[in-house]
Amino acid sequence: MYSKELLKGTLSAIILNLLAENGRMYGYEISQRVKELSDGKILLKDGSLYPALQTMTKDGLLTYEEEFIGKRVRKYYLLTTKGEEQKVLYLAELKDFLATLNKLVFPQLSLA
Amino acid sequence: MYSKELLKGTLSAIILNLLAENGRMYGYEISQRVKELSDGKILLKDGSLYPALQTMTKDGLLTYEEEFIGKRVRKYYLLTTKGEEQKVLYLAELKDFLATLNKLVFPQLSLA
DNA sequence: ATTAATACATAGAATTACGAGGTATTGTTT
DNA sequence: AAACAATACCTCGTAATTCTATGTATTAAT
Repeated sequence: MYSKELLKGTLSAIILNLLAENGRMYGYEISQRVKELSDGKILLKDGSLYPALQTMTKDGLLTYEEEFIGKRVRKYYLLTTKGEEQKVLYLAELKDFLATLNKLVFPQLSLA
Repeated sequence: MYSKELLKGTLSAIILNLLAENGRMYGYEISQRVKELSDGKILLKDGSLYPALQTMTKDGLLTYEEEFIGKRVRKYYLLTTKGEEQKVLYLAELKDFLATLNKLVFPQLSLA
């Protein structure tokens, strides 16, 4: 598990990207998928994920559809048009930032 | 300039790495070097840099030597032994994190 | 002489993930 | 049947960290 500060500014990008690739997902599914894809190195906590989903929904980046699984209500989140646009911007910025950081801190690794 | 949250958790690593490569540097020099190496994309603000240098000094990662340039006092910072050890740890963690993030968000780019 | 650049510093604001706590259902094990 | 683990959602206050704004002072350039 990484120092939590490292994750700052990347959580939204991760969520936007996952939803863009998978169509729609519910909170718990997102956290499990991140855990799986990161080999257990990024563990999104409830206290981070659900507030983030709500904030992004409030900002118009996401919507959700409620479905009943047995007696349980499950919220499937999906990107809005605005969310798709933001995703492109966020990922571009993140990509550029990672490249810059690589250059700054690991110059010997930079592969063109 | 990136969304400021992205930098979180990376500032110490950047400072440790610069000092490791350049021996000793003073605050303003560090900010200029980061600006230069990042093509103006990462602009460390006074309000970020000086407190960070002080905190790292308090934590025993850095020491400094004061020199008089004319009437001005200039503080040259350098790594302590502990700072060098931390640098190795930080950079390893950062490198791993960047690799994980790349895999998560830019799977199509992952090169091995 | 005025301005820009150099060089340091601090206090409070803003952001954002986390910890701790809570509720409830479903599946598994003893 | 009971107990536990896993699933699934939520909220509130805290912690950590960078930034904004502000300040001081010297030196170089026009």
